[in-house]
Formats: sequence, structure tokens, C-alpha cells
Amino acid sequence: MPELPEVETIKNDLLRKIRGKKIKDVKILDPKVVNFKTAEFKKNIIGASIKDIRRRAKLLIINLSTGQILLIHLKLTGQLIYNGSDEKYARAIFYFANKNKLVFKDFRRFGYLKIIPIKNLDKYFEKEKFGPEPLSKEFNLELFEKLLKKRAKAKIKPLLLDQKFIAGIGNIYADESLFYARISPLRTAGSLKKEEVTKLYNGIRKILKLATQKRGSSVDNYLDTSGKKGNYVPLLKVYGREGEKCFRCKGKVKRIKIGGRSASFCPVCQK
DNA sequence: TATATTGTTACACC
DNA sequence: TGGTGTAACAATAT
Repeated sequence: MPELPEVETIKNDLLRKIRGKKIKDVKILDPKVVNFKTAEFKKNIIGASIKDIRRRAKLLIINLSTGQILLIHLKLTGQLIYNGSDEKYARAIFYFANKNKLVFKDFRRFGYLKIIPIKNLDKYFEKEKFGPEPLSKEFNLELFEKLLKKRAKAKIKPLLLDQKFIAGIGNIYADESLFYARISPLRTAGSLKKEEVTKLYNGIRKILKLATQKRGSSVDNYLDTSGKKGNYVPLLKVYGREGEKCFRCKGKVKRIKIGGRSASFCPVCQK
């Protein structure tokens, strides 16, 4: 599933591949994924060129030359594949010059393409209330400590998944960050000692950076815009390793449910 | 057919 | 009231 490192990788690839390109045509294969009626969506986007692409949380923000914004959320199983095949699970296809195309595939159909006027973008983010970007300068240790204090009673694992707390972390990197810091996912935010907070902070940043460098984790069906898998999976320490040996101690990786979500961790070295 | 998957949200509770 | 936790929802494969 695409989290910060995966969406960041896609954003960087798309910048190289489609920035400056003009959208010649759009095919909507599944009307559910767009926020307008098909004809209106097409009218809004055909002829526009791609001015810029950014990421906020797990959201792709594409500036169009028309002064509109195309927001893309891949949710669990969305893919954006440049010159990909348009067979299975293709939901929308953008056509550029020279027969190049960008195929939006989504096996589970939770992802979306949304066009909004640029003037509504601030309003949109106000509503989302995303927390800080974990790799930004703004997100320093002091801020992390302050935020944890504010949510002292919340369990640390669901808190890391909360996009209003920190933006961009999902199940994979939440589990991996907690393993790095040797903190049990069941702990409350307020129970963390100062040195644990520091370790968790460092873990989050280190892991997200490295995972981005490795072009993400293809644990589910994640693929980059070339249809290639990410390279972080061999570096995963707990996620997807239920029943296997902990790399750090002789414990066994366990998977439990916290707040309806699965959490993988080593009960021996994560306290 | 029941179940598992996760991000998001609606809602109940204290 | 607001923070917290739980359940429901989206769609699909197994």
C-alpha cells in the first residue's frame, strides 16, 4: 500500500515523465473514481498541461495549466503506471502526445481522482487537517514531543497512523518505526520516556528516508510508475514477518489487532 | 459465504 | 466538550 515513501517515489517519477506535457484525452473506465460526471471531468482536464506535482501526506497534488488542481489518492491498491497496459483494473487513462499515457489502476477501487479549483486547495487542506510532514524541517524533536504530550492517552500505534497527528505514515512504517525504537505498539503516547521519544523520532525519519531511497515497499501490489516493485521489503524487520524470528533477539514476531488494525511487533524486545 | 485487507469517517462513550 | 476507541464502509480475492 502506498504510504509516504511510495507516493514520494511516484511523485518524483511523474515529475520526470509528465511535467510540461499536455493532456490530449482522458478515458474514464470507472465513473466512481472521479468527482464529476465523466463528460464534465473530461471537459475540465483535456487540453490542460501538467505544471507541477507535489505530495502532501499520501496525496498527490497536480497543478494544471488551467488553474485547477488534480488530486490523486491511491488508498490501498491504486497504481499510476506510465504507458501501462489498460486491461485489468484500469479505472482511468490520461493520454499525452506521442501516444504516451498514464494509466490509473485500482484493484479495490478506493482511490480517487479529484479536480478542484486552485482557490479551494487551502480550504481542502484546512478540512483535512493533516499533521506535519515527518521529513520536513518543521517536524523537529521538540514538536514531536509536544504533539505526543497533547495526545498522551492515545495508543502510540494508532496515533502514528493518524494523518492528523503526522502525515504520510501507514501500517508498514508505523510498525517498522516502533521496532526501531523498541517500543510496544500498545504503549500510550504519554508513557514514552524522553529517550524513547528521541529514538522513535529518529526511527521515523531514518526509515522513511531510506524507504524513499529504496523506492518504497511492494508488500501488497505497490508498483512505481514504470510498473516496477520497490526495494525496501527485504529491509522490513517486523511488517509481514508474523511467526518469523526477530532479527534483534530470539523472539518471534507477533501480529495483534489494535483498534481494528493489525500491528506486527516483537513482544520480547519491544516493551 | 465469511473473512481479511487499510484509510477514513461516523458515532458512542466517558 | 473533546479526546478516545470502535465499528462501519469502500471492493475484491480467497
